[in-house]
Amino acid sequence: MNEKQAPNTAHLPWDNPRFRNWVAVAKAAHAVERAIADVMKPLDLKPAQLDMMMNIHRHPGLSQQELAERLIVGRSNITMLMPGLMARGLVSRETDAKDKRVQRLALTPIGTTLLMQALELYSQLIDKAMGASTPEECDLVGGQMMKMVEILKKESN
Amino acid sequence: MNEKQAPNTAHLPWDNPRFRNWVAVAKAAHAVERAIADVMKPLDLKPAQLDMMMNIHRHPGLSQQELAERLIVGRSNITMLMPGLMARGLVSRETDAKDKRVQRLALTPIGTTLLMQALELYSQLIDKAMGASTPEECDLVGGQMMKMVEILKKESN
DNA sequence: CCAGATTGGTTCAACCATGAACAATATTGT
DNA sequence: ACAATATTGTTCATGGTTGAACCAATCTGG
Repeated sequence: MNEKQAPNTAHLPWDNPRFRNWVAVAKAAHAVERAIADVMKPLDLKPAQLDMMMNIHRHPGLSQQELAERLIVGRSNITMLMPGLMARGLVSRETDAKDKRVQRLALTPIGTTLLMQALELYSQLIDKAMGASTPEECDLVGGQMMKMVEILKKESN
Repeated sequence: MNEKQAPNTAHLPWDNPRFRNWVAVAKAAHAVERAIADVMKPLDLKPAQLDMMMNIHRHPGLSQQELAERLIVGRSNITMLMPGLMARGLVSRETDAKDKRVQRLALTPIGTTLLMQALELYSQLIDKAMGASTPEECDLVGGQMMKMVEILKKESN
C-alpha cells in the first residue's frame, strides 16, 4: 500500500504522455518569458509590450480589437498599454475614417528601430535556449503548437 | 573566415526557424493557460494555485523556497498565495523542527481530492488540445522543452 | 563565543491583466 | 426612417505578481 516517502506518483494524469509533456511546455514557456523580461530590461520593454509591437509590425493598421484577439488578451489590456507606447513615440494611433469607432495602429520609425533591436536579442535568446534542437525538431514543435492553438480556437466558440 | 556577424542583414528574425517556432509555443502556452482558467472555474482554482498544488503533491514536505524555485516564481508569490489555500483547508503548513525558518508544505486530504478532480479536467483539456499529435510527437516536444529549461537554468546563474 | 554573512519567509508599494459596466458609433430589421 | 442591436474602445475596481526592504533563524570564521 504505502509507497516510499519519495515523490508521490500515484497512478493518475502523470501516466498520460500528453499531459506530462504539456507540463514541460508550460514550464519552458514560463522560463523563457522570465528570461525575455530580463533581456529586455535595457530596452525598457516588457514582454506584453514586445508582443504588441511584434503584431503591429506584422499587421500594420490593425485595430485594437484585432490586436487583442491575436494576443489572446482582453481589449481593456490594449487600452491600458497604449498610452505608454504612444508617450514614448513607439506606436501611432489614428481613428479610421470609415468607422470612427476603430483605432488603427502602426509602429513609428522609432518604434520599428527599437523593435528590431528587441527582436535581435529575443532571437539570440531563443537560439541559445533551443540550441540543442535541430531545425527539423523545432519545426515539428512549432507545428504541433499551431495545431493546438487552432483546436483551442474552435473549442472556445 | 572572419566575416562580420552582419548586425543588420536581411534577417528579419522571422526567418530564424527557432524563433518563429518559439513564438508558436508561447502563443499555445498562453492559449492553454486561459483555457485552463476557464475549465477550473467550477473548482475555484486558478492556474497558479493549481501549479502549486501539483508540485506540493509530487514533493510533499517541500519548503516555500523550493516550491518557488520549481515554479520559477518569486518567494513572495508563494507567501501571498498560501493563506488562501490554507483557509480552504487544501494545504497544510508546519515549521520544520530542525530549522525553524523553513515552512514545510503538504496537501490535506481535501486538497488531494480537489487536485485529483482538477488534474482530471486538466488532462482532458490537454488530450483535446493535443489530440492531433501522436504520443511520439508529444514526447519529442516535451523532450525539447525540458532541454530548454535546463539550458536556461544554467544560463541564469 | 560571537560578529558578520546567509538563508527562509513576510510585508509592502508598484505595476499588469481582467471582466463588467459604460459611451460612442455603426448595422440591421421592419 | 428609426428603434433595437452589435461592435469598438475606455473606465474602474479587483486580484495577481514582483522586487526591495525587512525580520528571524542559522551558519561561518575567527
